[in-house]
Amino acid sequence: MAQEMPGDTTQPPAEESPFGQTKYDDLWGRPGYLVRRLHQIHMGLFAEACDGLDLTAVQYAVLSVLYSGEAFDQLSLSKAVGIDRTSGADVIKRLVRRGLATREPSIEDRRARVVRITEAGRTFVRDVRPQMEAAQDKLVSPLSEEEHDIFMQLLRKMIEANNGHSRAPMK
Amino acid sequence: MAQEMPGDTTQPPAEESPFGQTKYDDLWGRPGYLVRRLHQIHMGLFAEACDGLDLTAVQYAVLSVLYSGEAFDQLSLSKAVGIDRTSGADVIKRLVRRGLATREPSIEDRRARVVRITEAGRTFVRDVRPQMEAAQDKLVSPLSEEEHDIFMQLLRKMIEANNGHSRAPMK
DNA sequence: GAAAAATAGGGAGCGTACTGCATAAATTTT
DNA sequence: AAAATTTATGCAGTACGCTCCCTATTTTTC
Repeated sequence: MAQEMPGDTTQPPAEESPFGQTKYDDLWGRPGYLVRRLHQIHMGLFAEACDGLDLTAVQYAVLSVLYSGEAFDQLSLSKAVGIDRTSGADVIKRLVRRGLATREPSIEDRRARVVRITEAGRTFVRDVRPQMEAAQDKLVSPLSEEEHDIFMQLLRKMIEANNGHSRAPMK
Repeated sequence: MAQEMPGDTTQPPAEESPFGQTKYDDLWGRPGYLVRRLHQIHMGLFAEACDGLDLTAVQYAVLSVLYSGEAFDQLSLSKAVGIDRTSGADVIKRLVRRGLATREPSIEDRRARVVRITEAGRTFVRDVRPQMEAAQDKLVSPLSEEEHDIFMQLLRKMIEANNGHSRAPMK
């Protein structure tokens, strides 16, 4: 539970830095590092909110995409959620195991497996939605409404511009 | 790509959202979701920049903390980098295996293992630093300098406020 | 000083995110 | 129509982030 604050002995004084310059010397000055930390925090918040439900944010995202009832092959589903195809297959496997989704061979394309949400899955999504929202709310709770909007805007700007550099680009 | 399955008439087209409201309906409206995507993108950018070096952002973060030469026990080191103790032990194990760090039993506390960077590790940090910076730069390249500052400020605000939630709490 | 609590670490195991290689089925080219 | 290419998936393996359970040491408390 113990957490570290910025200046917390983690970083050496300036002269110890690899090049003696200022940019990105401190972990807390590295955007990628802070994004990783915030991602971990969100996962923690989500797990906390869904205490005992044994559900992850990614699993909920997959179920969210499936919620409409539309059928997806595994690759399209993974892309829609923005995860790697192999990760997606794993997530789907777990959802199927819990009876929240089905995965059956496609009739039109014999390579593909068709994934659909079950009624139990739809019910589950509805039941858990408040917890998902609580985790989101808590994550951004330190921000004003205006800051929240700016934050989302900046996130989207970075994601859209760099979309191709992730193994799992969206759409 | 998403297949239109013929017998797919089980779900009503309109009002597919669990509660029919607007907040967080779309994946792109969920901050936690976007943060996960951006995290993935940064990992991809980092791997791209460090092509062939077989180095991850987390490994570089650990080496960054060790760079000053200060000795850390595994738990302190993990906390300084903001990762779980078991994850930290794994990362350290890999760094030791590559000769970038050492891990020896502590003399003062026989429970602890003392981790230090090696000279090879320090050299490696210096050599790879430009690639790390390139990944950071590319991640935030869509932002103006002002937006960059705002983004970092908002990230830090959220992280500091939610600091205790990065791991599931002990019950 | 002995018992109780806290701390550092190991090991097993799960979930996500990826790389590589392989295979089968579909599509495109020739 | 045959060959080449693309596509959808699977499996094995790596990395990280976590949980739970366990042992071995401090450190605290009585």
